[in-house]
Amino acid sequence: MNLSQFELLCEVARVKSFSKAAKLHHLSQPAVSSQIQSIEDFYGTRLFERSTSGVTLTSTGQLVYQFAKEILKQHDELEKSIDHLLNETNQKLVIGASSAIGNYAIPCSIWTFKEKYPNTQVKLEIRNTENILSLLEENTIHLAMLEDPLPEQYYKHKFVEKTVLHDELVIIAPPKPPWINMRFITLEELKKAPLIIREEGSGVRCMFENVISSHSLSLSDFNIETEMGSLEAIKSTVEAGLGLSICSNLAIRKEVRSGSIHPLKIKDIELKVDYLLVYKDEKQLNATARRFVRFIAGPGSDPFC
Amino acid sequence: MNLSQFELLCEVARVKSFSKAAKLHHLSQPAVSSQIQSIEDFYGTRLFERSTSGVTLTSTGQLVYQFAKEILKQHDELEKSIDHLLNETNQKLVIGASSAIGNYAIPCSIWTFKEKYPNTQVKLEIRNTENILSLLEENTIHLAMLEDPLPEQYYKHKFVEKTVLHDELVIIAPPKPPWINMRFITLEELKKAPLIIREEGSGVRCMFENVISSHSLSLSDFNIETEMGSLEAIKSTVEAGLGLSICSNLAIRKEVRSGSIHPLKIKDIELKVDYLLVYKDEKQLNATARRFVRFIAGPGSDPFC
DNA sequence: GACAGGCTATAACCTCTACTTATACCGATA
DNA sequence: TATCGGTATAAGTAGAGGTTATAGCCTGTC
Repeated sequence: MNLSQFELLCEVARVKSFSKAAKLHHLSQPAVSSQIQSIEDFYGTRLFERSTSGVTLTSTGQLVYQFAKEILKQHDELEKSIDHLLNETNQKLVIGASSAIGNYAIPCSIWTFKEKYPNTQVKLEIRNTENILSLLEENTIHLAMLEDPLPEQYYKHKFVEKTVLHDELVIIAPPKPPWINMRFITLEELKKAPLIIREEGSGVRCMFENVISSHSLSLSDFNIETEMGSLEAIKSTVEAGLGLSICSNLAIRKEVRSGSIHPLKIKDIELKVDYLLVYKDEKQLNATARRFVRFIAGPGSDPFC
Repeated sequence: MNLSQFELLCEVARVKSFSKAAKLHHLSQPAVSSQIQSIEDFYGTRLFERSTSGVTLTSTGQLVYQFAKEILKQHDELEKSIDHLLNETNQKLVIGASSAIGNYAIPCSIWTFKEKYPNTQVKLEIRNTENILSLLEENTIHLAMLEDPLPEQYYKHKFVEKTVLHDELVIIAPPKPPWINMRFITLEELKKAPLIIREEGSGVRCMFENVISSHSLSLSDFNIETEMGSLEAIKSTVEAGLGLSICSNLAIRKEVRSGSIHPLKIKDIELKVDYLLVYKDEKQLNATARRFVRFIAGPGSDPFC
């Protein structure tokens, strides 16, 4: 038996459904089914009555549920106590991140992390990819979150990389004709449209250059209106209707919901981005950094929602 | 984190050594090293100071140790509480076993099992392999422990088989010349020696027949002194110096220690036996039977020592 | 000081667990 | 009866956790 099984069991007991619990834990429904089954095998007895409208605890199930909650609570206390034992150096964590993830994904997960480990002090540095990597190199930051892949010249450093998030780049446009009626834009159309891009050294710019170069194009084939050093500035410019740009889905969730920016996919081109957690060496990490790695990249965690 | 990791941590803390804890848990030393490491990664901090003379808890380690003990205690209580909730049918378990394992291995493990689940009623039927399988077929027993492989005609029943124990058959001889000076016996020597064998239907007899038939021999090529229906009877006969016999290592541990029986290996022949836990269908097992399956065949268990 | 023997760490390999997706199945409701 | 919301099962895959073999490190002994 492991603690995450207890967590799952509690979740299932709470929402009375395997599939709902599956969603909440970012698992597939069969995974939950089989986890619960293996818990039942472990105790040798059925813990949930299944029906087509969900599941309910049996009397033994209720017993296990009570104890599970209790055990999890105790383990939480343990983690908090460890927190208090750690010295100051161990409680400081500096994370570097590139624009999209640093502004739009990390803050929420830092929030959740600090809820769990209230004694830690987390500092966040937002720079472009190259800058972040130098900071990592000179040990100014402990961890970095960047777009996959890293620029070639950094491979020699043998950083540890862990994929933590899948995302997609999209073209962002003002929410008016002709864009508002389209869901896709062709590369030809994009070449003619006024384009705003990030400064050199930006991860997103680099990705975009890679993609177009695989279609034998370079930035000079496009109608580059401006280069800008800030994502917020770009978004404002696009919102004002002055051009199109390209950025991560993550960064525009709010604007898309409110309707102030219209996202477009490029026809027949996939612009998947994976975000990486990057660090120099597991062994050099302090306690809080290790915890953060587990928190972000550990199995079953998905703190970016 | 899972409970067995807590158990391991407690054991290590208690004996102050990875290798000793490894032995106690029937693991290899590297397995313990890596388990402890992954616990340390989980909490993000070192829990043991390593030295060449063993390991000691760090202050964080002591904290975790205290909580681990507490959590394990609580889980024990949970198991006991479940025990009390089970109805009578669920608390009864009838195990059938063939001679060697039934007499010499199972009793000890039943003892340990009942210590953990005091409310259960375990009954043990000792018969030869064929009899046990009929009992299993007609649902008189819940579980069977038998030699691998089962007689061919039983394959059609699609019993569930789990290997639980590796053992070896040996030739047993009286502790006197010429045997006492030998560690190996050739097949030729064995063919000439007075041999006592089990009755038809015995698993050991069947195994022996299989082995010699792969050397193009049958029982009629041997000098069969007697057939006997009981292992104890055979052992007494061998002790009395009236012949050799063949039986499982398990069954003669006591006699070998006390020197009243001398074991011999057959030269160039491996007589490994695997013992199986056999049952009809996971789903038909009651709670106690399932627990016993986990207890005997679950990962990390080795209740036969 | 060199060496043997206790201990832990690391590497290479293998097996089995726990995911995934796709699909079957089952009962309630329209 | 068909559909929808739920769980179970199957087949395939990646990773955790085990194994053995071996290295490296300290201590006690000669």
